[in-house]
Amino acid sequence: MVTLSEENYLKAIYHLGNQGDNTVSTNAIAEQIDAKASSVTDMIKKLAEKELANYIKYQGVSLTETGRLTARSVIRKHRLWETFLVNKLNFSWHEVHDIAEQLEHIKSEKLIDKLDDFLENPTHDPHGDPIPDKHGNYTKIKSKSILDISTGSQGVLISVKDSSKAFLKYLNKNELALGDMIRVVDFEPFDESFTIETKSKTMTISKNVAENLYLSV
Amino acid sequence: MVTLSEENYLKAIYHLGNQGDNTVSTNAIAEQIDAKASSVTDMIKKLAEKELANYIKYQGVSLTETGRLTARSVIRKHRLWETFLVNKLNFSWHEVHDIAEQLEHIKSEKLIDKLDDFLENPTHDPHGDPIPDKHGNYTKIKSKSILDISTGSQGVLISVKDSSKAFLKYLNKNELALGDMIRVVDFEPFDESFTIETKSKTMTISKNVAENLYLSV
DNA sequence: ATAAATTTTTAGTCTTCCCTAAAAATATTT
DNA sequence: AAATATTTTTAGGGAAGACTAAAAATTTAT
Ligand SMILES: [Mn+2]
Ligand SMILES: [Mn+2]
Ligand SMILES: [Mn+2]
Ligand SMILES: [Mn+2]
Repeated sequence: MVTLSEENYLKAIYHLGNQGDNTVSTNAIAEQIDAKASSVTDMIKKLAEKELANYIKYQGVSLTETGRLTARSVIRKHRLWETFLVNKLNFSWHEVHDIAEQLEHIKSEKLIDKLDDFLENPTHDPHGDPIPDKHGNYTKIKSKSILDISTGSQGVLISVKDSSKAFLKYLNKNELALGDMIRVVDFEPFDESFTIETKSKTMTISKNVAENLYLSV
Repeated sequence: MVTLSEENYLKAIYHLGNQGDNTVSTNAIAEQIDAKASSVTDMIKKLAEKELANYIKYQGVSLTETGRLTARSVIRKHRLWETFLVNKLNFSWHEVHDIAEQLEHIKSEKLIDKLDDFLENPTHDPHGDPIPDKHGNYTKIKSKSILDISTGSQGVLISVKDSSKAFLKYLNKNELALGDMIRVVDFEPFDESFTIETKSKTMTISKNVAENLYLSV
């Protein structure tokens, strides 16, 4: 039995270390979870005790195979609920994260499998992030940040790296959405800005925006 | 801010006292919540402190207007989620209560309003219980237990008083469902059993079953 | 009207998850 | 290689919500 709080820690370690593979620092988790480092140390010990995490004092923490699978199952739930909220209840993509943070902790295997079917087994959530299947497997679409794409080439907007409300609302305001075909037409070295072209318009975006937009390659 | 545990106590008091109007005993709540009486006393004090309950030592507890509305909002969520699970995810009516017990605590006014619309503003849940609207108002369909209906008369099965898994599975096995037209054709005084007739069959039911089936009048 | 039984409350703990402050270990400068 | 700065852990608590055991109040039986 994994508690709500434990699930949140597992998710944090998973996201901070590359799928929980890399070692993650106490402070990094504290920042992510919005707790103090001492609280994190307590919880890490508990996770290690339960064999969900590998932990050596002062040396950071990573996930065991069980921990990794548990984290993925929480992420699966989070992303399926986000998809439900957007596709079925007509929420906008910037509104769903906080609600999914609550829904991801509902315990019922059958519920989540039925939800998956109801949504027709989506492979990606409203922010373009992959949804693990019930065994924890998923495939990430190959994509590159606009920062790493050569001027003149184009691709479909596949996902956003930053899923914060502020960034998503910026994209809404500028009518940029997942699925849009985007061509990178110019790069301005002075302020590292890019000019991009979509079906409907041409616009300039800052480096900060460019690095958060991922196009199919 | 009302905690998950507080919500459960408010619901218990609401259900045990007539909409929280009547005074409810500590032991009754303890049984409903599956906790010890001493734990109940602690919580009742907290609810009174927050002006959600009226409480006089040794004299039982009832709900304030705020407490009543809060309870109704939790019940609204519970019944909407049950409706979602049955109507959209194809759960059977005996499987949904435990999951709804979790979902009823998700906090988002917007979520529940959108869910309500998505379900096309249902007035009753899968067990025939009325769903309060966002202001806490609802209308109960006039109905009577088979126990109180005269032999020879008939009505539509509107709701079940006992929503336990065991009873609902009994009804599934015997192919009795909400919406069925039922005629009471005989009463046997010896064992207080009833013979009822539906579109598809005639069967005998015990007093225990009869008192839990409510027909429209 | 007492005595006995039952219900309810109080007193004292426990667990979970969080905190602050201080100590210990590790990393970075000089 | 020290000295300094930073990170991490330990020690000691707090709030919420549950528990047991004992005391107090109320109800029921005699
Ligand atoms: Mn999210
Ligand atoms: Mn997402
Ligand atoms: Mn229910
Ligand atoms: Mn119900």
